[in-house]
Amino acid sequence: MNKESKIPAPSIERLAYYSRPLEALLDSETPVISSEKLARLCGVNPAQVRKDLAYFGEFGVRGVGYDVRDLLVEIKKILATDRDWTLCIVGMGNLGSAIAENENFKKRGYKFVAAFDSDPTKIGRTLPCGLIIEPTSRIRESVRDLKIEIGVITTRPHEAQRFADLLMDSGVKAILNFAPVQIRTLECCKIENVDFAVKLEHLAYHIAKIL
Amino acid sequence: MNKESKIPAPSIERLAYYSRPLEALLDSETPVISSEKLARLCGVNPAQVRKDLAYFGEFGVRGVGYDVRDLLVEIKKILATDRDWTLCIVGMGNLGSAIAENENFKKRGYKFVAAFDSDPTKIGRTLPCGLIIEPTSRIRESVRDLKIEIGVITTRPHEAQRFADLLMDSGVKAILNFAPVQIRTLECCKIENVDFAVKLEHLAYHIAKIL
DNA sequence: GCGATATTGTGAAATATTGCACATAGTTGA
DNA sequence: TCAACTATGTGCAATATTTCACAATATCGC
Ligand SMILES: NC(=O)c1ccc[n+]([C@@H]2O[C@H](COP(=O)([O-])OP(=O)(O)OC[C@H]3O[C@@H](n4cnc5c(N)ncnc54)[C@H](O)[C@@H]3O)[C@@H](O)[C@H]2O)c1
Ligand SMILES: NC(=O)c1ccc[n+]([C@@H]2O[C@H](COP(=O)([O-])OP(=O)(O)OC[C@H]3O[C@@H](n4cnc5c(N)ncnc54)[C@H](O)[C@@H]3O)[C@@H](O)[C@H]2O)c1
Repeated sequence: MNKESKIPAPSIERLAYYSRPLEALLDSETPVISSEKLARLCGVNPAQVRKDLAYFGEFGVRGVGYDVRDLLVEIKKILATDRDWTLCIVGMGNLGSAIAENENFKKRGYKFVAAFDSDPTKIGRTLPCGLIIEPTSRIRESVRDLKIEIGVITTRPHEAQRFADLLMDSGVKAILNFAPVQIRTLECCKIENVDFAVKLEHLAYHIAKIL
Repeated sequence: MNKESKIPAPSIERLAYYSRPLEALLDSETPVISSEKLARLCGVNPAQVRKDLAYFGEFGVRGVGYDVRDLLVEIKKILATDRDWTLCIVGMGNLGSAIAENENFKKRGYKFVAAFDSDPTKIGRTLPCGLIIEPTSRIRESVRDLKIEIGVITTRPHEAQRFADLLMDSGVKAILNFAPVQIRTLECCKIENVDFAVKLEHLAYHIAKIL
């Protein structure tokens, strides 16, 4: 469609990876970095770094490199992480709680403003981060009232689709799903899946070959 | 190099995805499935399913489809998940504990046999799954004695490299890293990273475009 | 001011991955 | 036995992504 829609998805993901060492460099007051050094820090090819950035503008200075602070600001602008996002989490088991408690998300502007579970014994409990676990029946009005934009699903797999449907219908724009099932989504909602077991299986495949 | 090394990494990951609905189909006693139906369940192209499988053999029957049970067995053989794997986990914070407790991993043959932390107040504590948290100084001998093959890192980011080095040096064959840092590895050790925040940033990028 | 040096931005080549389209082969029913 | 049907396996074309290689442009020392 438009120009931006032709940007490779892997490039977008790499931008996020680039921002990690940049934050460290900013802390250590390194003013400038070359694509070569940044590439080495991220384990990619230097031309890749330049090309990824070039999709969005000319952020470097030829013969010099990239200003660390400026580049980080630009990347955050591109990824839309220069603003806060409002999230909720459905399924307050071990994983859901770990995510809700995680400081890194808060630091990066991901604000969890509601937590839901269908287990009656969990409802009403206060998490260390201050959130109170609500019944899943309150998802619809919470999403509306708190203007929740992203939903995180950490329920049992068999409930995942149901809550995804409910979240989408309530108006969330995106879902991050940790349940190991394929979620059917509507056009208006972007979904990303995280499945640790797939990564483990990938590792198993490779090391079994060697043995 | 050899034939297998030319198999695309995405194909390997998809095999793991295919196994999820296959397990459900096996439970519901569906004897046979076509590449078209399996593809729809996984949200991919049917030709992709056939091609991915064809890298490893001819598992289907023309005009019929794939026998669900046989296919699942074959995929598990390929991914080397038809056997048990011995794992340890370093960093028993919220995320580390959630992973150690997770039933799915155990069910799939990933056995956590040791848990380590450097926080003295955590050492000696018994987890619900029965593991006792040990000091990180015991990593080397535990990996050797328990023949641990895969290490999972869920420490603070700044400690991740140190423990990765220690795990590799102790003889683990693979590392699954959850700390948001680039880990430098040796040739003999395969690494996979899981970074939830990257996924969130990807979502943020897409939904910010729409708004 | 100018040559030597560094490093970006980018077109074009190389490589990797996906999807099409159809020959191939098994099944079913007459 | 054979025709009609179904769905796999696969060569090849299409697409996507990565990497190369170099012109463009900035800096530095003299
Ligand atoms: N923990 C992990 O490491 C991990 C890794 C990958 C995927 N996942 C997936 O994330 C999801 C949540 O995992 P988790 O580890 O947080 O699971 P968990 O068992 O801690 O809790 C998951 C949910 O199930 C409910 N639940 C758990 N036990 C229950 C019981 N006895 N009765 C009624 N309800 C109960 C909880 O209320 C919670 O909402 C699952 O789909 C899991 O497959 C988890
Ligand atoms: N929890 C998540 O959702 C999540 C998501 C993505 C990545 N991660 C990463 O995984 C790693 C672990 O995350 P977590 O949520 O389990 O972190 P956590 O804060 O629960 O614990 C992490 C580790 O730090 C130690 N620790 C924590 N607080 C401490 C303190 N006050 N004093 C001394 N030691 C302390 C713990 O002993 C533990 O080993 C981090 O690198 C984090 O960035 C976590």
